[in-house]
Amino acid sequence: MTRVTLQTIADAVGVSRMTVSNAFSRPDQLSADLRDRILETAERLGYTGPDPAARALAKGSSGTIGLLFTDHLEQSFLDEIAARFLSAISGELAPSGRGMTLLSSRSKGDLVPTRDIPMDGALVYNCGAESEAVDWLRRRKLPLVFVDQEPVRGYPCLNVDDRGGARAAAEHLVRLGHRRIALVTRMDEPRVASSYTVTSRMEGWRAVLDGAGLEPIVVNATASTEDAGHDAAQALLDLPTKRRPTAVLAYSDRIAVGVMQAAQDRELIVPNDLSVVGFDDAFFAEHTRPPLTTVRQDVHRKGAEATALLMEAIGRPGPQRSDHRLLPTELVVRASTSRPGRPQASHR
Amino acid sequence: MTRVTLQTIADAVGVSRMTVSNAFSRPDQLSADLRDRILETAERLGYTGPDPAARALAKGSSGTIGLLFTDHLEQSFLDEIAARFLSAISGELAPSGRGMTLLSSRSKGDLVPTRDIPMDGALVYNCGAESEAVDWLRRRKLPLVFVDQEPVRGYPCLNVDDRGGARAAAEHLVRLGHRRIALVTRMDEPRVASSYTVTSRMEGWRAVLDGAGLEPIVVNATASTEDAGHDAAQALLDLPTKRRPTAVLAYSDRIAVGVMQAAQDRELIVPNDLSVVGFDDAFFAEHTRPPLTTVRQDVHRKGAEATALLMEAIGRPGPQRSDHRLLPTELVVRASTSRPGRPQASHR
DNA sequence: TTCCGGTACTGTACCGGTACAGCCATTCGC
DNA sequence: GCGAATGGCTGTACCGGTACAGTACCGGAA
Repeated sequence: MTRVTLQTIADAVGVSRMTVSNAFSRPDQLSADLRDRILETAERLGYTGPDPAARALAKGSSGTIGLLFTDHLEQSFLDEIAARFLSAISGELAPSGRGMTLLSSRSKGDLVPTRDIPMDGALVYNCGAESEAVDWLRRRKLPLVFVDQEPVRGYPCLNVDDRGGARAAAEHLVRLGHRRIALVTRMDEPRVASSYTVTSRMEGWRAVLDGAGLEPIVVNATASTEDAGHDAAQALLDLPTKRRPTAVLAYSDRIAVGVMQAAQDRELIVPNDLSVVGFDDAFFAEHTRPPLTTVRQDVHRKGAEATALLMEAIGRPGPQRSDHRLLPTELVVRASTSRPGRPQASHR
Repeated sequence: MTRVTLQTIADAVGVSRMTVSNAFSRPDQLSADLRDRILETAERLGYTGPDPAARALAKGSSGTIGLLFTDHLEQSFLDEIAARFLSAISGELAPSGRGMTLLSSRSKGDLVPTRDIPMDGALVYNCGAESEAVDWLRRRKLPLVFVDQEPVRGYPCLNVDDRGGARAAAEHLVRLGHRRIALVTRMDEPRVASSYTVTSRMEGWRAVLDGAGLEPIVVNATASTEDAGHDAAQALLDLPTKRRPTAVLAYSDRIAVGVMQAAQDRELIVPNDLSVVGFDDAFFAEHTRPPLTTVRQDVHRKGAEATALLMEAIGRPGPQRSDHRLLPTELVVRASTSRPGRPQASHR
């Protein structure tokens, strides 16, 4: 039993293959009567409709967009911010019926996702611009949109104003009167070049602190997790009281939570003994104890706009238009920051 | 400027198109010397390698697997259990270099993902077996694996022993001496048929309670969230003390947390005034106050095994082998359950 | 010398569709 | 009543690869 194709149906109905194709893909090209007969025959013969792979080749479009996340993709699902980004993309994409194909950048076999998987374009999120995976995408001349990473000439790029948000966070602390401020940044390994996001936030913080003539204490968290934040905080809390920072700017909310816990483990009161600022405004940030002061980014909008940019790039022929967009951030002041020093009453 | 294809390279080097194809896909079929020349020429002419779409058609394989989640896909990313499942899949898939294409079941346009997107097989998670989307996949005769839903004859299916876990949870409460037990189930809308998971858990609970001659109070949460759990608990907590349940079996950990909060809002002590059992053993379950007694499922294993089953089905020709696997669940007793009634000392 | 096996490459026939130009018969405008 | 527009269907030429069955040549064993 050979496979059922357009031709099978065409023969059965006694029309040309092209007419059957039209019955499925361009109903207006034939009479309703004939179309019904064709569809009915197709149904009877167990034909599912045009083969997607063949159609992709002939039309030059596969109906999917690729998503490249450098960070072990595996982890992205477990990271609230990445997950919200994915969620927004899927929401934006759903109406169009396109699929989203997640690409892993490290492939052990001979299949290289970014080179070998059919797609109409791709979103590159938080990857090194020079990674091999990205390079394949570029060489394929696919429409691309870069998100949360070093902008790439010739492509639409979408960034969050991490720098501005970090500045606002730092200014908030300085204005409260803090002088010994610590920065908890985030690097997997000391040697590796930091991600654009990490660098941007760092730059924002430093710009303000430098301006105020303050030299921050910098420590590193090896991951964006509570545990890593907790660990990183030890070095700060071990300092003699006089040199111990009175405030901490953390790369992420999860790290910030870890820092708060570390302080609380030592019977320190947040914010009086230690003010803590996070980043991202994760869902849990308003439910921590105390509720976390943080920098909000609109992750949903980031996903939706990135997707829209990509869809537009896919729709438009010719060279990509390379506009760089910057989404705003906003400082959200909650209860994890205050002026330094214990007030009269202390209530945990 | 026309596109660079295999033929372009073939002409430039002066060999047949087939030889160029082999240079890329089957290095052992030609001399190393010629291969180098071909690759070099390809590089020079800006040829990226075989076109994925064309290759997919010719080889009958696109290098991706589909993932169908009925629940608004958009939400799945934000649900820890679904996200962990996705994470496990991506981890299992990464070495092979395959992509995972997320399909949304509701498509407004003329593109129907499950019908029109190329893929080599699909994982169907928590969908109604009779949904239209699933139907397309079946008609395409794709290798499929069904996870966390009503097993489908003729396909490999993977389920978690929700029923057994629910039984264990209920037994735990009965053994502690609870007699007035409430069930918090989960349905979006009253009319809609419940998901298989919802039904299974419910059946497990009831089996035990029926056996013990207990008639549970049943309430519904409209989502698997803290807020929905909080809301659902009101009906229970509004009951006069003598009829108020002393224990609650919740569909999920998030719902359980909402229930605990509702109780605590009323100055009730968990577990003494109200014992609460969740389901899934989400990461946060051990950090709630009090730490949550729950039923653990191995989400990572679920994802890994489902993926392995699918890969195997894709590799094997012929009819699918339809084995149904059941992954174990395990009751994890923490501090949110105790015998009913206040003990001597009460410490929140 | 003949035969055999292996290596290196080629030619043809697909894979299963879609685009587009063309053909024929109506129908419409004037 | 005639040219032009329209509707409905067909034929051919791709889309860009891969599979498989050759062919040609070469070295070594019988």
